[in-house]
Amino acid sequence: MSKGAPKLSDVARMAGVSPATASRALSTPAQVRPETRAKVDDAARLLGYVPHGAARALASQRSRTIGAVIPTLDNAIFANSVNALQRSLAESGYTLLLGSHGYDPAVELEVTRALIERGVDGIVFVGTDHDPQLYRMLATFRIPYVLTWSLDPSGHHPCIGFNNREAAMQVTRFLLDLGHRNFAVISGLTAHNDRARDRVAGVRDALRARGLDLTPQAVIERPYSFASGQEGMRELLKRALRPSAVVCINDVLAVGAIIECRAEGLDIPRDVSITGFDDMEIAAQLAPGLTTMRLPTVDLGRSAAAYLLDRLAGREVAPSTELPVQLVVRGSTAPPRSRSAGRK
Amino acid sequence: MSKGAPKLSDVARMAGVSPATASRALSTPAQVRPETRAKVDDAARLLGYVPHGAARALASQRSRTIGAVIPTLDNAIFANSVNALQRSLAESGYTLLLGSHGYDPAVELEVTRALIERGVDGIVFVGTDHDPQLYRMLATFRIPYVLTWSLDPSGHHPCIGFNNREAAMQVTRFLLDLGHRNFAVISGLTAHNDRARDRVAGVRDALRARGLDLTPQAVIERPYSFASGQEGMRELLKRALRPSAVVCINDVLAVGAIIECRAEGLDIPRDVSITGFDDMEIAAQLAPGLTTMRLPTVDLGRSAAAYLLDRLAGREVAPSTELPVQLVVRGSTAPPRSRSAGRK
DNA sequence: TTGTAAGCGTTATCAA
DNA sequence: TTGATAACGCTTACAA
Repeated sequence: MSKGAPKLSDVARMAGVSPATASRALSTPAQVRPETRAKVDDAARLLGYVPHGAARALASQRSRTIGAVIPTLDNAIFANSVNALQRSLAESGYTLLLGSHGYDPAVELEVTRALIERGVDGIVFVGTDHDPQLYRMLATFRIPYVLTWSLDPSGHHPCIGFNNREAAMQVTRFLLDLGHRNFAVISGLTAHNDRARDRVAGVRDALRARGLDLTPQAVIERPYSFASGQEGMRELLKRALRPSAVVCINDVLAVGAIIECRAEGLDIPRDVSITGFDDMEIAAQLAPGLTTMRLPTVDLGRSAAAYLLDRLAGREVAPSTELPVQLVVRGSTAPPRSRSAGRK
Repeated sequence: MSKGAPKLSDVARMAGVSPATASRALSTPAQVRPETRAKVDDAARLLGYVPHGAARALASQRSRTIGAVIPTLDNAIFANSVNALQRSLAESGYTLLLGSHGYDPAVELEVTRALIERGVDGIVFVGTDHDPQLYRMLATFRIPYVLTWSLDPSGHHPCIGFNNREAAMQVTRFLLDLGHRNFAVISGLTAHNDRARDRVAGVRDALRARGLDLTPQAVIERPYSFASGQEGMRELLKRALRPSAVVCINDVLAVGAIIECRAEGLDIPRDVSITGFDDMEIAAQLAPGLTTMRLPTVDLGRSAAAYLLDRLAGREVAPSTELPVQLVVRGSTAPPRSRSAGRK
């Protein structure tokens, strides 16, 4: 019963070998004779040896730790991909260090600094909107990183994500093809959020391509929440010209909008069509079903892990990967028959 | 432009002091003359110095890092409290190391080992169901920890949580008082999940206290998901004697159950009453509104952080804290008037 | 294949 | 108040 945690030298002594050999037996088993390896393994097990990560990191200059800097875990959709990321990393013996910033660039910088200080071997970020200082820090410390959810238009940064603009255009074209002409958008806050901006821009561009305008008043911006979706919809329903199609930038907002319509006794889609984004689980369950863009969030987490692990292992990596999105059509989203039906 | 990250000795040289002084100036400013402190601070800022966490941890035997071991981030409700935990820790200069185990005790042990290896100063766990080996490991390495979400019946472990059994009893008594007599439960998987077990037990106990039985067939167990709630409800609706009250152990299951009822054209609560647990955001928005137990999940995260930080700072701490829950009544959950209306 | 020994970048002890 | 100097526990040349 010696006090304190057993260290490598304890294991070595018990196995009758030098600390160096014990280290090799545990870290690079191939470099050690099977018999000695067995002795060391036994001793380690008997003592309940757990390597001291800080010492190991100091000596080897690697921490087997990856950082993730995300806006918030409150959004189920981020939680989902962070979950996938964490599980992928764990499979390769890596641990996830988590930081969130609540959409505040200053906090993001601070959080990133904290992760670097903890010696993360690599960092996963969300989106492309970041303080230039952040990129400078990453360069100074030579930290591999990858941006996720979006594609970097500048091409300067490795990224794994979706073409949010194109995806939004796709939804919009789908609605246009159904005959909708009167659009509104319910968006998350676009400040420091390129995903939301790109999606709104996608709707606008798709409309413009058909000679339609998306006026600023037709875009409602609110923090992500069911309540926001409801408020946004309420706002839209007050207007003289009620939109026939409401493109929500996110399923949470869409569900909120649907709830508000129901509360107002409106029929979906006869009175108004609503689409979402992300394909959260609830989108599939809702009656009449929510038409939405499916984003492979689990793939996203896994790919981000794979990218960093490959880089750390010195393997070849693609500098940028676009993940496919898919329009999931559920329920009918046809517009009213008569063109004037949109009027109150 | 020297290559690589600047180190303490670089800062010291630039400031014209010894590394020891530079260290003190940065870590314990009070022990250093204001002028020297200023010199060191300036040098550090100029060089963009970021302390090397591993070296610091090795020398000081503290990592300023807290681990969290959770079942999954897929459940919005865990994501929520982890978010709060992370933010509270960040405020005190601590970083969160995250591990999830998908309700597998073996994985949980492994994940915990990984966190200890990373040198976490403390660990937050969920629930009381853990491998005895896990507690042994914590003792060996003298790691402060706290169990959350539940209260430890043995009183051996520090915990911050809810009385899940009593909370479930409260919901059940509420339904009993409304006149319900025919109950069913839709639960999450109870293996390795004391929260789910306690809640089911609470329903059973409350019924028994009024001379009613909750038969094993009246309890449906499924993984947490909207789809599970639907399936569970479908299953219950097939039965000869349809329950008038369905107690769901979680809002996600409850929403699924509601969706299924709607799809079947059933009226809530005329045909069947449904209650949830957790008070997720969507519960408030749904029409006719979900009656549920509100759990202070943000408080939970914050309290867990406070507990560990207090312990690490050598401050006094309460060994166990029960957080209050609150029944939130929404919509009418009255039973059918006639006792026979429950029949198909 | 194994052992020796020199770090890795801090903090902490002890003198000055 | 400051400066040497010895840890902290491990990895990794280099030698044997």
